[in-house]
Amino acid sequence: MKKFLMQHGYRMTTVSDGTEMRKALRDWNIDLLILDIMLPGEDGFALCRDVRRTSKVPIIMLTAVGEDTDRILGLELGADDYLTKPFNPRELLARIRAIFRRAETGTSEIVESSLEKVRFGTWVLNLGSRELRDTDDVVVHLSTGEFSLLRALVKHNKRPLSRDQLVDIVRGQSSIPFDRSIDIQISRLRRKIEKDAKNPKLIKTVRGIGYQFCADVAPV
Amino acid sequence: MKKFLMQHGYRMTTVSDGTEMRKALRDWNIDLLILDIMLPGEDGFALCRDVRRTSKVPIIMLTAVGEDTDRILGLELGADDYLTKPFNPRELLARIRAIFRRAETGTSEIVESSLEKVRFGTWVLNLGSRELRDTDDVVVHLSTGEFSLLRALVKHNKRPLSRDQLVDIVRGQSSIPFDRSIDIQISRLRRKIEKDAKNPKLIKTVRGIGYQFCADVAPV
DNA sequence: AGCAGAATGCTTCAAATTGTTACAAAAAAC
DNA sequence: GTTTTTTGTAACAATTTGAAGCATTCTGCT
Repeated sequence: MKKFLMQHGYRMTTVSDGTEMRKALRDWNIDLLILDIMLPGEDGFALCRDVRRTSKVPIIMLTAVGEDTDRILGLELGADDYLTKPFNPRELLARIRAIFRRAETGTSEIVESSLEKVRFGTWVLNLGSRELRDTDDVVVHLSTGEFSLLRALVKHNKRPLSRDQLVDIVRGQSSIPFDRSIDIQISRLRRKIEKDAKNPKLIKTVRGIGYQFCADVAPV
Repeated sequence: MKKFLMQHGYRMTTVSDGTEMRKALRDWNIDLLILDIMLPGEDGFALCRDVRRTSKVPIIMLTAVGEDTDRILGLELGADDYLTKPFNPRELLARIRAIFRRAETGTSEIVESSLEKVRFGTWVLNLGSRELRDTDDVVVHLSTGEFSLLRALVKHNKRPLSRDQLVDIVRGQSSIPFDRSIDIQISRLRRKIEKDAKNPKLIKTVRGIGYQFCADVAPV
C-alpha cells in the first residue's frame, strides 16, 4: 500500500504501533493518518480517540470486520472515513483525495471565515476581501490567480508544495506535463510581494519539489 | 429516513428529481445533500458532478450496488461520503455527524427571511423595501435587476457565484451560452455602489468563476 | 575549478476573459 | 400613444493568463 500510494504522489511513513505513531506525528507534518483497528498493543479505536484529543489530522480507519457497530464506533470516535478489508487500492486513493479535497474546500472555509486576516513579513492578507496591504495600509492589487496562489502557499505555510498540487489548488484540475504556468505566476507574485525578487524571502524555491512559503504566518 | 433524521434534530427537505433539487439548493440554505444514484431522469452521478460545479455542499451518495467502481466514481466526482443500501440508519447518522464535525460551521450565508436590513461598507440595504441608502440616508435607486443581483451577491456573501448561478437567481432561468448580460449588470451595479469602479472593493471578479461579494455583511 | 544537463526565472506575445461604451429593443410609466 | 426607464447586443478596450523560448542557476560529475 505504501508503494502504491507513493506511486500516486503521496509521501508515506509507516509505523508499527502506537508509540511509533505518536513519534511520527510529533516529528513530521502528517496530513493524513491511515489506521488499522487490529494492532499489537492498543487497538485502532484507542489510538483514534487518543489522536483526536490533541489533533484534527484526518483519519481513515481500516478494519477486517465489516460490522456496522465497528464503523459507527470509528466515526463516533472522530475518524473521518473508514474502509473494510479487503479493499480496492483505488478506492483508498479516491477516499484520500476526497478528504484532501474537503480539506481544501469545506474545512478551509471554516478556517478562512474564522481566520479572516493573516500577517506575514510586512504584509497583511485579508482572505475574505482578497486584499493585500502593507504596513502603511496601501493595497497591492493581486489578480485572481495571484491571490489564489498566495492563499494556497500561505495556507500550507512552511511546507513545500509541488507544481501539481498548486495547479490543483489554484485551477482545480491536474496539470498537463511540462506545465510552467505556476512558475510564471510565482514570478509575478514575487515581483509584487518580495522586497528583492532576486532573493526571495517569502516564497522560496525547493528545487526538484516546488515552492514553499517560508515566512511566519500569524492570524490578525 | 426523513422522519428518522428529523427525530434526531435535522431539518429535512425531500425532492424527487434533479430539477427539484436544483430549485431547493437555490431557494434554501442546504447544509448537506443525500443523493441516491438510481433516479428518474439524470442519475445521481450526473447530479453530483453538476452540483460540484457550483457548490461545495457536502454530499453523501446512496447506492444499491456495492460495486467498487461505483464508490470510486462517486468519490471522484466530488461526493464526500458514500453508503451502500441497505444501511443501518445509525450509520447514516454517524456519517452525517462526521461530516458536520469536519465542517463545524455557521455558514456566512444570510438567512433571508429573518433579515430585513443588512449593512455593508457605507451602505444599508433594505431587503423588504428594496432600498439602498448610504450613511447619510440618501437613497440610491436600483433597478429591479440591479437589486436582485445585489441581493443574490449579499446573500451568498464571501462566496464566488458563477454567471449561471446569478442569471438563474436573477431571471429564474438558465442562461444561454456566451451570455454577457450579467457582466453588464455587474458593471452598472459597481458604478452605483463602488467608490472607485475601477478598483472594486465590494464586488470582485473571480476570473474563470464569476463574481464574489467581498465586504462584511452585518444585520442591522 | 569547469562542464553538461536539468531545473528554474523571466521576457515576449497571443489568446482568453472581463470591463465598458453606444445604441436599440423591450418594458414600464405617463 | 408618447416618454422614460430598463435591459440586452455588438463592439471595442483593458486585463489576465499561459505558451514559447531563451537566460540563468543549480547539481552532479570529472
